[in-house]
Amino acid sequence: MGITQRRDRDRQEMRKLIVDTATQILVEEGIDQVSIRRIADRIEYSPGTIYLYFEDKDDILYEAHLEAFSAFLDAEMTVAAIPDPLERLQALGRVYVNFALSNQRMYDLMFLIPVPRIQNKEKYDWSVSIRTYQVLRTIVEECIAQGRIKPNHPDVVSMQVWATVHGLASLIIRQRIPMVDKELVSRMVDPVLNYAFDALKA
Amino acid sequence: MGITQRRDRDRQEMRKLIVDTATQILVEEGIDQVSIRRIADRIEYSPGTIYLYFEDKDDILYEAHLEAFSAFLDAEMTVAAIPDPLERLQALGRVYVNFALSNQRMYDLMFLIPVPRIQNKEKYDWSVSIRTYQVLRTIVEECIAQGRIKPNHPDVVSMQVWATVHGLASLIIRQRIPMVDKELVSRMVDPVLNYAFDALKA
Amino acid sequence: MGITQRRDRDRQEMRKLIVDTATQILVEEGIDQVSIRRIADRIEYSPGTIYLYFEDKDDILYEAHLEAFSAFLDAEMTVAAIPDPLERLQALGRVYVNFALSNQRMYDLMFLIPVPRIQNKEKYDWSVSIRTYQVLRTIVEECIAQGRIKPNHPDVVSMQVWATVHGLASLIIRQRIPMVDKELVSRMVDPVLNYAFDALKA
Amino acid sequence: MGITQRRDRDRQEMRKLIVDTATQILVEEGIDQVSIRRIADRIEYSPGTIYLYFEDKDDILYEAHLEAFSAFLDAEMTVAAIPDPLERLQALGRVYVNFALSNQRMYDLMFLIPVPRIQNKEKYDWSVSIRTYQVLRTIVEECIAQGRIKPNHPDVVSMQVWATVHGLASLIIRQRIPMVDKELVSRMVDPVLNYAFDALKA
DNA sequence: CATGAATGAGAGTTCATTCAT
DNA sequence: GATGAATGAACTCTCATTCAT
Repeated sequence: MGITQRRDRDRQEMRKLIVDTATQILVEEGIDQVSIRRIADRIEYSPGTIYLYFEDKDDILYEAHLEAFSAFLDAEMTVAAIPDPLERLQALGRVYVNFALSNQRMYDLMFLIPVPRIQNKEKYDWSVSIRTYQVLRTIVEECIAQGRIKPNHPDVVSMQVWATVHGLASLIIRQRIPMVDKELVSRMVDPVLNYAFDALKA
Repeated sequence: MGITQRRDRDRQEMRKLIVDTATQILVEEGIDQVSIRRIADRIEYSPGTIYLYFEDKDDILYEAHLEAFSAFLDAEMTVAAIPDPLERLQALGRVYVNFALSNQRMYDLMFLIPVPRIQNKEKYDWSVSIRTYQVLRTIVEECIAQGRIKPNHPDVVSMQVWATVHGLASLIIRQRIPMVDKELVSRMVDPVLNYAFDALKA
Repeated sequence: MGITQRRDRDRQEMRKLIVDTATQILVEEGIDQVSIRRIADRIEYSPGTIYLYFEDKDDILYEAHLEAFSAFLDAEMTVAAIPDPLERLQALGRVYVNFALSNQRMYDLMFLIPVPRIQNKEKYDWSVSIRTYQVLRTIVEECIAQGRIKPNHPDVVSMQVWATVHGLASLIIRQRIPMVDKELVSRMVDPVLNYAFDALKA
Repeated sequence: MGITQRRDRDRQEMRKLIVDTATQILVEEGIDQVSIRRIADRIEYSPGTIYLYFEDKDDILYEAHLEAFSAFLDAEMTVAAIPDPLERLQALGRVYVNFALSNQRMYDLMFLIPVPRIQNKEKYDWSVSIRTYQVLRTIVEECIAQGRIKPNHPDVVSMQVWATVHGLASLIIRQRIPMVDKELVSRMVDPVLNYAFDALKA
């Protein structure tokens, strides 16, 4: 391995350390608590050092949000083995909501706050996001192909499914459902998903 | 009109001025730009004056968020005249998404950021929120009663509908849909809503 | 009673209300919490009204501090009945320390913070302060006259006694005694006083 | 000298500069005038810089109060050479009062205001305070051992002495002695101390 | 590569006091 | 006599970012 390569590897490791630390703080204390200084403190480097690896704070959050998507992709994969596409679709829905509710601050970063770095269109990389979406879309296509759900353009169906699960999860996370009893809310999740998926059946 | 009444009215007007200004800044520049000082600057009062009318910043945002709900309630009412409950339900869905997309930063305040003042449970008033939800729920009940949609507990159905429209709107507002072409995204709204509501039909 | 007199009486009542309220806040929450606004809030008048009765905040604290002295004078009087002057002197010392420790925030106002209004020499009235001191001095004189304590100029002796009790009380109130165990400190009070008074005996 | 050491030294110098400046303002204008901004202004740094060296304002005052104790300890040491313990004790008393009256605002910080940082018990360091007290206590012990003063528990005697000198000094500093003539007050100091120490003699 | 000192701008909040009504 | 709206000047503290070393 040449010098350049080692440098590259070291650089990547440091970037990862920074991003992971940011994610850690995020998960433990919420996104408001993520600051350059706190990251620097935790990894025992100086704030200035951070800027040798990232252009700005937004960049770090961007990377963290990519990582989160990656973890989410793993979660999505757990349904791959289910043979029946409709069952797989339903399972994906449950996995989605479950991931969101179990990792609320991560989901916050992924879907609830304004996308980091979205302004710089030339720098924003949609590919992870697309891949995530493709998992859903592929299953939907299969369902349609096998006539298991009401037919339509696969993007339309995928969007509908996605909207439902994201909507459900985000209303819960952001505490917008006007039901005093918190437990009642969480007991609604399954029935709502069931109803939603039943409705899709051909 | 007595002195007390005039004072009361003046006070209410000032409160409204503050809240409206906060909303204005919010709409024009996003919620991050709303600060006590900027509000004070705009209305040409000193920062201290704000505190004569509101306990703290959170209180202002809370009020602004109530106002937004009120405007939203008005929007909801526009469907009241539609005789057929299923058509009314679909119309409500469209009104919902339309309101969200036309007033994105307002919707941000209403549904996407953490609720202002939610920590102070004793001070948070769910009533407006509940009323908004009731509009939906009532229509849903009627649809079920007339056998127009697949039957289930009205809260389950309402949540499903709400989740769908909120999910759709919020994914768009937060620019999470991985389709480069923005126009394409907005052209998806109607098909997705149509598909979603068709699926509900009994 | 003529109009002028009633006005005067009303005025005095209002002044008393203000001062008493200030004292109340002081005793309950410490001197830092005494603010014009909080006084006004408690008595349900507007801040402006306070200024009809007092020139400024300092004036209120000044009055409150006079009142405190008056209460203290009452406490001093409880020893008047003791026939033996030396015993009376010792009793006065105990009453002093006891008053200070039982009314710490009041004592704060009376002796630990800079005197309110002391800058305006022409307005500061020493008379209450002098009267308080005279109680001590008179007893001291009697002790000297009867040859019960080591003789000296009565002001010298009085100052020595006063310094001791004030010093003891204020070191305790301000938590300057470097003994970890708080209880130990309070158990020192009596022995120290005993030792001090024993030393004075002729 | 290595880099780390120089950095450490620089850091200490800056801390000292801040503390000294705080003390300066304190001495010149009183403790109320000490604010982060004023310190920053004087040393021509931005307010934020202060926070690179101290956690908060309380920390600065705490440090300043330690420094004051240190200076006071030096003053105490000037009596060490006096061979006779009783004379040494009397000299210490005079040094104490003299220090207090010559450095009134410093003494304010050391003994008259609420102790900085006392709430954070785990962070408050009593050691300087204890050392100061030990100087007194050691002399007292010697006096007792040699039968020069009336015997008692050394802490009781030390507290009595301390209370007397602190009481005297603080009544003068806080202008509580109701004698119009200021000079008269200062002419009382020596007689009172003499009387107090004479009384202690065995 | 890394430092860490420093900045400048800004945040929310509190206060004693004034004054037109 | 009383109001209470308003001020202006403070306050402590936090942050992302820069840059000479």
